[in-house]
Amino acid sequence: MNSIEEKCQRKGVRLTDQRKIIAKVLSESKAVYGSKDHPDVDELHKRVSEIDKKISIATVYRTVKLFEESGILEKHDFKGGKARYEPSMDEHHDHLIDINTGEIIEFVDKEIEKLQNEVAKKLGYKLVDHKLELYGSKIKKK
Amino acid sequence: MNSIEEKCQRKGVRLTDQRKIIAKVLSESKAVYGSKDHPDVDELHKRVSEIDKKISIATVYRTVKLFEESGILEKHDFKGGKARYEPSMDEHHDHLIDINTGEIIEFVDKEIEKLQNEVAKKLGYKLVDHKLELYGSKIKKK
DNA sequence: ATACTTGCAAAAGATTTGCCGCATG
DNA sequence: CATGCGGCAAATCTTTTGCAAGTAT
Repeated sequence: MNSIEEKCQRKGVRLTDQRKIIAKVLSESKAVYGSKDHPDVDELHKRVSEIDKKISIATVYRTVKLFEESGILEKHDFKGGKARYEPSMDEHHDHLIDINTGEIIEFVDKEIEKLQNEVAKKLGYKLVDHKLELYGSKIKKK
Repeated sequence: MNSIEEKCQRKGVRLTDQRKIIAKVLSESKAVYGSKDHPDVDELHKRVSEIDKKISIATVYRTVKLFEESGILEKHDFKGGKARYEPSMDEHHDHLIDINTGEIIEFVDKEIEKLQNEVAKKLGYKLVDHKLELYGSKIKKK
């Protein structure tokens, strides 16, 4: 069973037919490249359309915005102009983006997180949010 | 004397009248809020217009793009939709953005940089670029 | 009945481009 | 002369919105 739907219920977000389909597509986005693929709205709409051609792209936009505001989705502004989305995870993580393929690898580094907090505090700020993106190219083994 | 102009010469970027003015405005952007203010294209155009009303916003767009491709400017996609620019610095730095005022504080943390390289290598990637943004709110002293 | 949703098309905001005259080497 | 540059307006791209009809409570 799809945990995005569960979260909607918990947050009091009404689950219409189209939202159910969008939630389903988002849930399945997890395994496309081995890890998640963080689709943009256009790509989402394409996948959603294969299930129900009647769903408009405006609805997809409205739904991802709604889900994001409810904390169900996370929005990322990686290079490339279009926003990309992923279902919110329990544990925070950052991203390494393959500059050649666009593929995304997720990682966690407690040490870096700790240092970020220290840096912010040193500057007189309370850390509210952060974004760490690494851009790299695959090391080919000879 | 304005070091952006120097860089243009070194890189073989022709310095027209309008580019000179844009370079000047960019150089002066350094001290607006105590640190740099990372203006967006609209803001740049506004400041440039005070010097020469004839300069079109298209020229500003073309110029920042040209400067960026020449390594003279750095483009940032912070939250808020519009790209913001700052003159390239010799030493790399990251940004802490005040979520209440939009003010930007620059910082460097060698330790974090080192860990980023290690993370990338561990994942099988060569680190080409990275982006670290901290979002925080000022700690008020009692 | 009332309040929320959706599809469609139009609008809006940011950025790019075609065209054509102008400047520069 | 030949190439590059700049102004203007039109075009593009992503995202939002107004409206009228449909749905759920």
